[in-house]
Amino acid sequence: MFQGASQINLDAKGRLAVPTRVRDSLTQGGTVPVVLTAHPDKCLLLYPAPAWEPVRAKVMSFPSLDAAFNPWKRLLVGFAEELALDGSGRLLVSPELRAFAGIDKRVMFIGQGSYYEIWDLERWQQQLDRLTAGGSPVLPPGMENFSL
Amino acid sequence: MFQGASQINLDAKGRLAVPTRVRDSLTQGGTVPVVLTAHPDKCLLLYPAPAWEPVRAKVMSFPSLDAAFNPWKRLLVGFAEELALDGSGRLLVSPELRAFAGIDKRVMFIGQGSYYEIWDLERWQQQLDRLTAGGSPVLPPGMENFSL
DNA sequence: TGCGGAAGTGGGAAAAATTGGGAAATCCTA
DNA sequence: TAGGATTTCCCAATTTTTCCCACTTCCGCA
Repeated sequence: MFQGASQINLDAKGRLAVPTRVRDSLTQGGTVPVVLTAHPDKCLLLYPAPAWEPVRAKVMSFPSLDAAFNPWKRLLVGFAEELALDGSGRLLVSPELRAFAGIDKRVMFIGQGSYYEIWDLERWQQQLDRLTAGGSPVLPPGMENFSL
Repeated sequence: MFQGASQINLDAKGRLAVPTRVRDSLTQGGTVPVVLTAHPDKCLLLYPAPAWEPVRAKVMSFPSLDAAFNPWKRLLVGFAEELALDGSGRLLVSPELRAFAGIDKRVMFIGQGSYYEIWDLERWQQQLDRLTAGGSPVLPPGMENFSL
């Protein structure tokens, strides 16, 4: 169960130094590869490879001649790449994924249960502002009765 | 199982340098030819030849007196060409397929499970914007309860 | 407060991959 | 049949990628 936020940096070669605590929780000691893919909100998703499999299988099972599903497949499967961390625990993020998420240097790492989200820092703050600005945020249907 | 996105270029002779990782996954070490054909979304599809066969057979089995099938047949079978990669792992894309997909120079390679999609870069980004623009993307029926 | 260890950061060298060009072979036309 | 043009194949240089090593910084502990 992943949670917590960390602000980290990409180096000049596009390498992302995954914080040690996150690293251990993701790879179970370096034995498991990870999968990085794209999310419609313009952030990246990071899964342990075994946890990604069922998601991919589900996406691939959508009927491929139904045009409404294709964009989702193209996003989720089309951007997915299986990666291994280098000797220093860094993740080499491809130029395509960096461009998609608008990531250049400063990045936010957000635990989200079964995966981590990776945001460009600026975009992350904008997204936060949208929720925290305005007196009371709009609750989506089904959340009206939710209490903290 | 193909996945991942790569941005590559056509050279002046219309040759497409297939990225090494993609190449290996497609041709299993250069022994297998590939099939390139057209998709209604104005992109190209790239199959390992053995994987294309059952698809072609299925398309050809559509009743030819049903007018609704004919456009599909014309597109999928009519544009299909079996190709081999040259010594440097490049694919010579015919002028017809290039014209169909609006490909001139910059191209996106998208893994989609059993095949790759090849997009003109601009068209790819437009298609992507349609999903990522606007606050929340519309979920097609059957996908409402999908969670990542 | 100093020491030891671990983690993060940067750089460099070797290997691999992409790109471009050129020569040979083939096809088409006159 | 000869010339020209096009295609195909192959080679080589540059660029990119990958892997590894070393330095610095931060933190914990004594």
